[in-house]
Amino acid sequence: MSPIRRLRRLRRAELPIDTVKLARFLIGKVVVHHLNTGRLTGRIVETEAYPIGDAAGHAFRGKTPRNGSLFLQRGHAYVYFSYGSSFLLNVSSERSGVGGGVLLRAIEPLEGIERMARSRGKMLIADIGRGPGRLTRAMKVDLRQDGLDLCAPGPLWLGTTTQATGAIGRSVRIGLSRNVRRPLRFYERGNPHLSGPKRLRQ
DNA sequence: TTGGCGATTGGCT
DNA sequence: GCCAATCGCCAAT
Repeated sequence: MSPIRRLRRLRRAELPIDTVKLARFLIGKVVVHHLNTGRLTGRIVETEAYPIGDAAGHAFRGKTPRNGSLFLQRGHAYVYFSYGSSFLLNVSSERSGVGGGVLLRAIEPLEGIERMARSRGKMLIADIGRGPGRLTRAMKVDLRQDGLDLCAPGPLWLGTTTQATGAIGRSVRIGLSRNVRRPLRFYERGNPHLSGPKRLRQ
């Protein structure tokens, strides 16, 4: 596969401090994970904001051993293990010491698609990065990446847009039981790699 | 020390 | 679309 040209790391100064603005900003950007054997790249097409004071957010009850990464300066990885089976990747937001984050819910695979698809049998390419747990499985992200600085030299980082970003949609978040009505999910309209019901993809 | 619950997924109807 | 599996976290005991 030919490497993507004009792809560079995002600087922290480019990331909006505000959680909701960051969630919107990240649509169309990319996540890159360098492995010994090459790199995996996914274009972010769906995010959710978990801002300050949000009862659905993991930072809501204060800092604990698990969620400490949410309180790091914006642009750090917060990874946690969910439902006994999936790892979920967030980008920390807000100022250092303030808990907030953006959940990455879906990617469009760009580089390393074949390796992402390995062990996934006949799963469609469109399904490989659809959903927060599948996203981390495709990108080979787990607890070892928790706390990494995505804006510093390192194996996991955020990159600039590689192609024009389509219209951005906004909806309620998925899978919550608290604060269910807040429209804090962002997505690229009509992208085939989105998670959630059809009505939340248009 | 314990048990209810969750930012999900995959399989089945 | 519905539901069970699965297990670490953490609030309450």
